[in-house]
Amino acid sequence: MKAHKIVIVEDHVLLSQAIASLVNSFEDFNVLYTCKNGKELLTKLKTFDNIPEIILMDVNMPILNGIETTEIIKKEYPKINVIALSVEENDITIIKMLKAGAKGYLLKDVEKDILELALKETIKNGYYHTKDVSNILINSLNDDNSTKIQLKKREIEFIKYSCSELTYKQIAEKMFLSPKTIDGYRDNLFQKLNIKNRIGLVLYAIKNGIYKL
Amino acid sequence: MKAHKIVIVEDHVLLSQAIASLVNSFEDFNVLYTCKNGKELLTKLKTFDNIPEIILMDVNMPILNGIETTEIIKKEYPKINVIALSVEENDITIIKMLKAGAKGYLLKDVEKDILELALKETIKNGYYHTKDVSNILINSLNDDNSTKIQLKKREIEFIKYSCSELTYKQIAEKMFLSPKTIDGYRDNLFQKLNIKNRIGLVLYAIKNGIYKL
DNA sequence: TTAAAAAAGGGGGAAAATCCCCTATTTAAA
DNA sequence: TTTAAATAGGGGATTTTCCCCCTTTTTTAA
Repeated sequence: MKAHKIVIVEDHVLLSQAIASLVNSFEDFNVLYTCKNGKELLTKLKTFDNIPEIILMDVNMPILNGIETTEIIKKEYPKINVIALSVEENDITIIKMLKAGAKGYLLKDVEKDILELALKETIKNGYYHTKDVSNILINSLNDDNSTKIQLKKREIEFIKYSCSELTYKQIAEKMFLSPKTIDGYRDNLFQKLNIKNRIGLVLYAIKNGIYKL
Repeated sequence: MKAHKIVIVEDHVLLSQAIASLVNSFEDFNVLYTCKNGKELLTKLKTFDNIPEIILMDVNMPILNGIETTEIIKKEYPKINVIALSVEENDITIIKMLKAGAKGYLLKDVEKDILELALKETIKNGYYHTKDVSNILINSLNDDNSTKIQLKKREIEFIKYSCSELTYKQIAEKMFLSPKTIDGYRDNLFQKLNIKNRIGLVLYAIKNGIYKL
């Protein structure tokens, strides 16, 4: 029986090689190669004829992150199944990843047996979800929180600037707006995100990946 | 030839098992067991007679972190060599870990060959350092930045509260201090840490692990 | 195509944060 | 034991933040 072909995308090389070693130890699975980020993955997919059946993809990566990469993969290689592999327990990130087309989402604190199961199930059924992730999905469909809070481009730009030592006056200058307009953005966001002050905004931005440390 | 005995401490189970798989694939090395945090490690060391030669230790872990755990290990099991394994590139963290007694510090984005080399060198010489870490060490000895910024207990407490939506007045209440004292703490920290406002303080706290998201 | 909603811009005033100056205990170190 | 930090508190001025209210322009949808 021919082993199923896996590719791993993960920015920390040691982890990526360690996961490769683990996957190679499973029966019927074989790691073709590993990549440091989405860009490297796309290059390698174009270069090599050997197309993987499953891509194990980290979510937080430099250059081209898991969500963006998965979207591209789904368009250009719709037959490849992407399984997300992340430490990120943030609901919004998980939902974004699944919307992008991931067929599974594994937290990095699962047992290796779960990884093996996820690989097998994905080959067999085309998808696999742990209970945790299923629950998040169900909750997110009920509360429409995940879809409700839609931030505008200009708001996101403002939030990013807010995660710095700039005063609002300075942010206004950077964005070519009057300080009073900036006041409006802020007040609006405070209400929308249910926060009390700029600290809350910074924490929100970091937790939701708008601002990266 | 008997294989050298390794123990892995890492909060993300899948990564810990993946690294175990990798280490087991090296000649002359064998993973005894893996632990989810420092507390579990200490329990297992007491329970099992089989004492490892090297502990591969993650730095950021819940319950008992890598730095605290390493300090305890150095006291109770001085013969065990600890190698830190982390994504954390923060100078202060690295120095803290080495001060705690780690014999090496590997970033998680090194090649697996480097891990193997680090294990071999540590068995042979009792230590191993990559160039990156050596450079950080040298710089830290020249600039006395790393040692200079010593935060006091009460300051750290204040910083943690600052990473919330509480006003300074509310923080003062929580800490049973006058708002004016809080003013002093803040002004002092701003100067000491070379930051301009509370946002800077929050970012500093997060980057230096004082406040965990 | 027209009404409604969203986005962009702004004003006034109160509250909070920031800055710069200062003093008195208490504790730790030389 | 004396000196130096660390801890706690303060006055007063300035800036920034925050809150509530408003208008104009641009999109979106009926």
